[in-house]
Amino acid sequence: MSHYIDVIIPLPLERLFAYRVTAAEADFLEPGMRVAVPFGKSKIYTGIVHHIHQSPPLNYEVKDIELIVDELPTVTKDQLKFWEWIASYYVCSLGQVMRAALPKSLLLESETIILKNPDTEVNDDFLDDKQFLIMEALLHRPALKVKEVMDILDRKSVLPILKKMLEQEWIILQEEVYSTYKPKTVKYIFLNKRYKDEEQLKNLLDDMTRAPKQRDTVMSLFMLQTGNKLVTSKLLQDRAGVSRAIIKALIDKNIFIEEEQAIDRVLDEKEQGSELFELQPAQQEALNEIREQFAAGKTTLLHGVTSSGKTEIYVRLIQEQLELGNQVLYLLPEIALTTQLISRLKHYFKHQVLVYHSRYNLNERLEVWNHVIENKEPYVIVGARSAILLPFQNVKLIIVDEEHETSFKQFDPDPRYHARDAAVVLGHMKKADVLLGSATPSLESYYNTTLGKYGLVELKERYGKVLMPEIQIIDIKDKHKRKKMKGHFSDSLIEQMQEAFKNNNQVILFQNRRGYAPILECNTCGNAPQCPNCDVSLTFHQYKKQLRCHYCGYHTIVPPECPSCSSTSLDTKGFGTQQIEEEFKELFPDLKIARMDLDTTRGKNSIEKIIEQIDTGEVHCLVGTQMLTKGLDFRNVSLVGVLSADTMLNFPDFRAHERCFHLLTQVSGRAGRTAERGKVLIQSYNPEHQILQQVSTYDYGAMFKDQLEDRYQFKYPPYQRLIRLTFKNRDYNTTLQAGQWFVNALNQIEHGVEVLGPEFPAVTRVRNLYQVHVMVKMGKQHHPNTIKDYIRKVKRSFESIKGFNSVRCNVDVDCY
DNA sequence: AGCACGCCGACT
DNA sequence: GTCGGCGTGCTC
Repeated sequence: MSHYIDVIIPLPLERLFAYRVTAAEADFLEPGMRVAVPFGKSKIYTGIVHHIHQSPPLNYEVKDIELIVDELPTVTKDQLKFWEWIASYYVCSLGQVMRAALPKSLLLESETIILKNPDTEVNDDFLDDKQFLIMEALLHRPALKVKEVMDILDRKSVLPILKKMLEQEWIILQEEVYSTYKPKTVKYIFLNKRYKDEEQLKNLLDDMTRAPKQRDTVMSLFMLQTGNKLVTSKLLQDRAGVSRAIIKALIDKNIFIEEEQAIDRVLDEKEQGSELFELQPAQQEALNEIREQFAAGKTTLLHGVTSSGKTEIYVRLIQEQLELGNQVLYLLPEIALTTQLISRLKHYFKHQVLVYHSRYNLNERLEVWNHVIENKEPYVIVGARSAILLPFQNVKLIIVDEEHETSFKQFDPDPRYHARDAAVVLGHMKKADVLLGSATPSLESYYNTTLGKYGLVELKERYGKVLMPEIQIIDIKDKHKRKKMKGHFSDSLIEQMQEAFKNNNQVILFQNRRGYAPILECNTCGNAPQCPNCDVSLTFHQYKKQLRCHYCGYHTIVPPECPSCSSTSLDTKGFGTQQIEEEFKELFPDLKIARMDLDTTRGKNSIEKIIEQIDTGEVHCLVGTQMLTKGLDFRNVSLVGVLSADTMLNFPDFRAHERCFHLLTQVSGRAGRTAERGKVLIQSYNPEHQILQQVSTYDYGAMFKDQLEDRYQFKYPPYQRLIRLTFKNRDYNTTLQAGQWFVNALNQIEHGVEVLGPEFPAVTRVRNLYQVHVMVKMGKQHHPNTIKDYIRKVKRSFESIKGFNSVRCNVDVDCY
């Protein structure tokens, strides 16, 4: 009886792939273990064992596996079930889920390397020029990668040449499978054991009078090592004020011993957690209600106004679970994962906090993965979207904070999953309580509470009963008429800012950059420089005097004259955070302003630096984009100014109004978080707009009701499900035809399901690819699985049409 | 997604 | 003739 395994390959392929294994291997293997398997002509991939069976495949030759990578499964059985749910719900392959879930360092991939054949004496006379160059390179180096051969020969097709050389047996090829994981090590310095003896040490120090620095260094180490503390070379250098050379000399003299030890980057401190703060009555009540909802088995939405102390409630719930020995997952949007929050959690839970984060490097991610699966201690895993894909063991609580944030939805590579929705499903699978938290819940979640599907707990007052900031809407149409604007600042805003600064308070200015970054425009012909790869105008960046494309990263210097009419009169239109920064400097030349947007927060610790500048009062004003809205906690900010609410309102998207409400409410929440009541000024050309009115009166209920009516009217979520298909191709017509073909094919879908399009999105061309959208809308009476299966089927036939071979088709379920 | 294979036009 | 372009089909 032969044994086989079906394997998940990390590629966008629908099917599993079967391999032959020996009886012993079949006995050893378990689902979730990694195996290295040959795939295609020459590649080796890491696959995950899906299941083990005995039915021989019928229509093809089965290959043997290359090797078993794991001793124990890397992926749990529950995870495999969860992967299957994601793949099926979001219409993608298991392989793509695998790609998204596994830290890169667990995915071994092979690379062809070229070695000199040791058994052959090569006579140079038989070699042509190219072959000679390769052989010569192999004299200097043990092995070459294919890419390196390309560089040496300065040409792309090298494989035919290598093939010939292989036939001549001059070289051999090898598939090298490499693992990128290396434990990080630290060098510790010890005093040679023989100086443990006091007499010996005294003699040593006496002998060293002619090397005072070395003597000091020995003394320093002696001091540092009290209590068997480990001392790194770096620490010793700092403490003794000496260079590495001194330490090196002492090591050479065998007075110091240097030892390398692997350190765990994730867990360092192992102290006891601190006492928790006492909850305020309102918080305590909310906590009790949450417990009741959980007891009834319900996913629960915690709707707590900004600064109401939701985190403290989370901390209580987390602590409970950790004490029971369970795991907790705490999901946050990427930008809210600040040092501020993490250190707060570490303050309570110390080493039991694991952070999973795209800004963490590969090895740190791997370590978190291993800690979670080994489950030696109860952990709270704090992470962004992809943390939902970790190998949880006994996770019993999942918190999704800022659940309204759209960044929980993965967008570009498949799987296009929504971490909040996936969390609810995972909660069901794992029998874990799920808590969604927000000051401005998404319509979807709030709607679910009205249906009784989710429990609802509300927290209506701020921590310490601080009043909600007073929100005032400023009519800038009127201000313009009365000439009361200085640049983008109204007189009211300037007055309030002066007031705030006079009282030693700080100010936050909010400018949503979206569609508002300045562009360069010719005053003569109105032409604005366009990106050569995308259908968008280039935006002007003061800093570096560049024109940049926000879609593909293309950049160029500012042209001295208009490229279309050669006029030299070029002007910037629109405004972004940079321009606000400039105008501020003119209005308040004595004060310091900091800017927080994608451009200033690229570096690893740049956000932290900006936060610190605010905390220390070094900076008086902070201007920024949406980034500002996420969980930043500044004590001293009394005023928030929104320079223009209009672009947000006018955004052509069915969620625009909802998002505008979220954004304005959240940014308002940054004002007056301590005793004094904060103030918010929102400038707009449409001061009467209902959303602005609802923001200014904190009327979530009215917003919810209005928006829900619109959604019903126009057949949008939460009443209808949306699936968006995107087609991309280099050719305009092919793209459009592909979309049309798909719409026609989908027309035989169930009665009552709408298929809309093909339609060009606002930006038609990105990175030289045209794109069209096709939207599928279905009511709650339709079974989504049937519809998705149908879409899958149509997609398969679409992909086998020759003319559309180069058209990429993406499916986005519950698109945003 | 890769990647080989194959057919075709453009050059040393 | 050879190189490199791209269209096509396959991966257990």
